[in-house]
Amino acid sequence: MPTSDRTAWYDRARRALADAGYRRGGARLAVLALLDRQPCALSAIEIEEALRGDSHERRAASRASIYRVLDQLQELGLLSKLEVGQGIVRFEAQREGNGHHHHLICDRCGTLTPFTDPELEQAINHVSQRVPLTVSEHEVILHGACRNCGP
Amino acid sequence: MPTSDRTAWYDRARRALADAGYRRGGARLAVLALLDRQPCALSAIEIEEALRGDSHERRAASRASIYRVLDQLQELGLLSKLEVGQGIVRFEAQREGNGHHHHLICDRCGTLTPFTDPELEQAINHVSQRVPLTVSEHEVILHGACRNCGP
DNA sequence: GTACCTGCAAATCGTTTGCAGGAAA
DNA sequence: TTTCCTGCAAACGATTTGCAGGTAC
Repeated sequence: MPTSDRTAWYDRARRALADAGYRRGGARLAVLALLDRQPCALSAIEIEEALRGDSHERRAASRASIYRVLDQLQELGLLSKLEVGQGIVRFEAQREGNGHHHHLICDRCGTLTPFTDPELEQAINHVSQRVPLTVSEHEVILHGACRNCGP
Repeated sequence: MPTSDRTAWYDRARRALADAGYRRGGARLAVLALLDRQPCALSAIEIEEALRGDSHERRAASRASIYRVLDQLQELGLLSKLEVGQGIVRFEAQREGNGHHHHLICDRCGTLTPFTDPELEQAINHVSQRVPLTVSEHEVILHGACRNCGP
């Protein structure tokens, strides 16, 4: 992967991993770089397939390593976990500022689409302050039928 | 279960099932009545345990039947599916009007707590109209640490 | 009597874990 | 050289499915 493709998230993640005492194993960096290039959430298995088939990466990673790396990244607050559809868990880079978004899901074909909305964010910030929980993250999912699947 | 415990949801569900051509098997009615009495979402396994131990119900139901019934109810739009934590899927009665709520989840102990917020609902209604999806349902989850699990 | 409903047990599939060899520090 | 990282394969747990018998209609 060319240096120019790396984002602030990638750099932040590498630093956070180093600070946490992790070494730079091949599987870990491959997962990191792949997630850095994704516009929306991927499941562990989608990551495995992408690493196996994607020319961007030098190497694939075993399923077990992928799950381990995802765990570590989530522990460090670098990933958002998204559960939607068929009990499959998806992950995406949790970027500061303008990467933040929510999700539309088509209940017929399962397509996942990101969207953003300032009014919604504001409402969530308000309610987060009056709730009996120290809110660290939030998630909004709109279910429905997409354009292709009809009304 | 005494008649007085039944809600509008229970009656609506029975009617919808009948209209859809389903017969009234024991497992189906047991699941229906149990869900009708719940304040928040349950997983299939929690339903199985509740049916086995709960004196309200005359009979238990096999795991397979529970999954089948949950599928049917969801198909008819009578249940909301909620996925949060450990890949376990939870279901709750989708009530009209004042049963609608969202969820707080403590990422440490896994506790699920319902909450409501008018401003949030309004923001969701707005964004639902400008999005490339015919929205049928929505879901908001706030993650964080609850009072018991510290700041 | 027919078609649906149910329970059981086996199969599936995503995820986790134990272990042994290889790599980073 | 020590400790961490990785891959493999087995284990695990939630969900699904095939089948045979029972039940609603």
